Amino acid sequence: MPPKRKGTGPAGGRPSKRVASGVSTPKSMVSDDDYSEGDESSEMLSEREAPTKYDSVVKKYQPSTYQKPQNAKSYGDAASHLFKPKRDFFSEPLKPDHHLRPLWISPHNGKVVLETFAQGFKQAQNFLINIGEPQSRTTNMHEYTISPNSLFAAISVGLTEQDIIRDLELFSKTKVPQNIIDFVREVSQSFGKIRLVLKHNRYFIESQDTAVLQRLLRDPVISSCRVQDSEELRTEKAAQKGGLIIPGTKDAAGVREAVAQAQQAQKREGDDDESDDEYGGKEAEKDMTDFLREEEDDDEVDQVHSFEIDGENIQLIQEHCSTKLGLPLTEEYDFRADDANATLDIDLRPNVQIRYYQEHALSKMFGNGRARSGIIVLPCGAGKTLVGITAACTVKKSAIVLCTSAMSAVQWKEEFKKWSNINPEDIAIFTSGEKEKLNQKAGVIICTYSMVTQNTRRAHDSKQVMDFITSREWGLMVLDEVHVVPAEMFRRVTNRIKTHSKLGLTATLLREDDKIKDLNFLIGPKLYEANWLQLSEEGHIARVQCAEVWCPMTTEFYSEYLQAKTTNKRSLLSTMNPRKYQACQFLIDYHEKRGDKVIVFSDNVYALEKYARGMTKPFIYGDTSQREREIVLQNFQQNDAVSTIFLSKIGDTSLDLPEATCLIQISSHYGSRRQEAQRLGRILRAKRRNDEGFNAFFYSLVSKDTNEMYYSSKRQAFLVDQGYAFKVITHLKGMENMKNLAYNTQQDRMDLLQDVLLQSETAGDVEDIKDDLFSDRNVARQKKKGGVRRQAGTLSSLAGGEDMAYMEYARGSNANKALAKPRDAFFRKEDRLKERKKKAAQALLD
DNA sequence: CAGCATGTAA
DNA sequence: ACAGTTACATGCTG
Repeated sequence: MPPKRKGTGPAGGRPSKRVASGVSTPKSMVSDDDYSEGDESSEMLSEREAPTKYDSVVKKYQPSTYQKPQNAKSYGDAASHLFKPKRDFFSEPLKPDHHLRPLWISPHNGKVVLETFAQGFKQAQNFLINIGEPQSRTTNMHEYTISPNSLFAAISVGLTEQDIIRDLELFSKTKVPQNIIDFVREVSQSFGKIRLVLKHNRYFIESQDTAVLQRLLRDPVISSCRVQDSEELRTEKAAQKGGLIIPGTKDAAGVREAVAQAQQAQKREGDDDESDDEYGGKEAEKDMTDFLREEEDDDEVDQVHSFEIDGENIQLIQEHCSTKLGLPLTEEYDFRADDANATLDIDLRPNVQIRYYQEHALSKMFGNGRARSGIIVLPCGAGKTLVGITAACTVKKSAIVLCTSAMSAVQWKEEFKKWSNINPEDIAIFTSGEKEKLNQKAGVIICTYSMVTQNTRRAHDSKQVMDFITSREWGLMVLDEVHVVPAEMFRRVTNRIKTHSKLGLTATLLREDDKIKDLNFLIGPKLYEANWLQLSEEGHIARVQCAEVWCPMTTEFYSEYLQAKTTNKRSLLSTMNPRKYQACQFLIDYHEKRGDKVIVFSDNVYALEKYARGMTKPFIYGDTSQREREIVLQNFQQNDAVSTIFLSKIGDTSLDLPEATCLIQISSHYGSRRQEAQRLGRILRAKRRNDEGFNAFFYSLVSKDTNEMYYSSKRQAFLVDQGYAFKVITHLKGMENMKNLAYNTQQDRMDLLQDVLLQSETAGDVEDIKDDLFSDRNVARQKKKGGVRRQAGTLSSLAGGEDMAYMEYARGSNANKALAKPRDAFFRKEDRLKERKKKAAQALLD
């Protein structure tokens, strides 16, 4: 039996650490969902949705004999029910050779636990990645959930119902429960029935089964989206399938020349050329590839039927089919048979070899010779861009790449030029800053989400480019940082751009809201998710030591903390905790001496400035201009004198700093798991990662007995599930001996406290009186929005306010004299603000 | 081109 | 669950 564990500590207390050392425990093998209070942290593309037909299917997991203790709530604390006698979930006898089989399958909730030390682990893991959602992958135990969506993904990748049941039986230590088998049956039979097909700029729902289509046409939502004057059902010959080789693999390198002619003749024989030594004797991968190939000819039907639907309502239809009807629309693009769209001359450069997991991921996408829409999850620094580019090189049709910022658009273009032989004229950037034209029949265009989703106020030239984008058909759409797509605005892209296939890429398929599941119908199933731990063991990403440093609050700060009314003031006090400052100072000093390059993250801009100025280090935040950012970043990378930089949350995403090897977090956004993971991602591509014994460091500084403790544990959930172990450090050895430790006297700490309180007031209530003059723009904006413009206070209160604010800024500009080279730039903002305020005050007096 | 206003994400 | 904060992209204006 796996060891028992429960995620909640004593009532009202902080949830206990999931993993305190390298030893891991599965998250909920013994606890049914009903038991685990607030433990939905690892729920990704899961089954929890609005009630649907599928709930009844999922419900079958819960046998009627199993009941939650009726008095679960009446124990009075969160833990004691765990010690009540419980039903043994594994009453089923073990198979005689169970020690050869690595899997525990719970009959109650679709959860599966995999022993990493057992024989056959690798094969079982590859199988589970296909059919389940990884929930937690720690050193000794991996836990997966089998849900309708995960099964859809498995089937879309080519597994059959029989494969799944056969292999579950093969790996399981006990006989596979009948309800699990029934569940797999039921789900697989409804998947893949209907497909969404784009032809000549028109959308069709296609199926081999006319009965299913008739059923859809009777559905009010679907029928209202049908193009009315089109023929009811069209019938045509089904397309042929065949083998395919993904560029960048060894096979491809060997046979690239021959491919063009061979492709036609090559059907199944072609597949046999596949050399297995690519995988270094990993039989598991071979099994996997076999799975993918099996589905070829069996149920080949000659005819397909379809009806046309309105392209404007694609999203509505996809959502309806997937969540209401339980018949997800799959998208597969038979790009080699498409001669309506021009072929793009693009290939990977001859010497480019993609890594095995990239190939693995792509083989899921192109497993049956067509391009399936779906999502690939790879950690930061593991080469997501190259996966996207290789996909484009495989499809060889016009492609559109969407990314979140103009900066990453430029990076994508660079990568395209670096990895592929694309003609520079065939690739264009479309952002607010740059509007390159694409004249060729086929090409690659890279743009930002907002450029595509904005409807109002569009400059003339960008309207032109938009028309170009919307009017044509795209072979492939690559969605970078695909976890942003469910956002209200960004999800429009799938409606607006007509594309045959979509590939979503992300490192963190996580949102703190529950919209992440929408990606199932917006983009497609998750095709592949890499194992972070495995990649770092193999040296593809850096090994990281994670630690949470507990800093006690000083008495002054803690008593203020307890009195503070707003969460804002509280969080400010806990990030400004002098002991935390000292810990930060000590860690920076320690790591600089080791020769590390350190990044310090703070969400709070005030704290960012205060820390950075106090330690005379450069910092970057939102208002730092582009040029200044470049100067700082360049110095950080090349100048040995600049070993530490401070970043606000601009550094969370898409900042490429391969020099950085140590990361310290002093303030963060509540319990955002995505932020935590992405920050960690900043050091995963460390240049030195393959040095002997190299380790990157990730510290989270947490003020003891504050909200930070709680948030910190939430934030870590994702990384813990990826197998990272957070060490708790309560005492930094040698800190008390450090010279020049700041805030070592009572007086200094009181001064700091005063400063913090002043700050929290200027940012808080006092603001109300003088908001017209001194507020930041959002407060002003909100006031305007509500139509309530507040009367300015008396002149004296104004003057007082102004003086206070002025003092702040004046102090800032004095302090900056001590700073090194690129400093001046940092403080320009204050000057601007000062000017603005003066002007505003003047205007008011007039 | 800088600066501003607006909309949006997380 | 909610509001608040920070950052970004974009188009308009002088």
